[in-house]
Amino acid sequence: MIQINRVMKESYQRIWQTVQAIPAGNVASYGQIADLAGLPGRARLVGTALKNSDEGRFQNRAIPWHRVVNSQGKISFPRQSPIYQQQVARLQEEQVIVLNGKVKLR
DNA sequence: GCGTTGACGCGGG
DNA sequence: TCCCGCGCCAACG
Repeated sequence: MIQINRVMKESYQRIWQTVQAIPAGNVASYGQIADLAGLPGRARLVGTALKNSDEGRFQNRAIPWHRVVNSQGKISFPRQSPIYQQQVARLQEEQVIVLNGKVKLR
């Protein structure tokens, strides 16, 4: 984790909880998460919060970060990166179709 | 304190 | 579709 003030920690917690609420097999955009977390226009903060989550968990519960993509439905990681491959693999396990780094809508 | 980065989003060209 | 620029703003050096 990192050093952050109380206000920021609360924002992070709301973001983590919101992400945890995304059902398996579904995806949401950073902007949507920000809105739902009561932080409109703060999409970047969602990415920061996920990056700074404690080992991908919050309150001893896993945060399904792989279900978060950008507003274009695309994965926000370089194609070659291991993390990118990880996200695609996890999504496919949930029957989510990913083509050329982009999630297929149903 | 200050400049740079970045798991973003949106409008333009 | 790709590439910019701009707004946004916490984290980091």
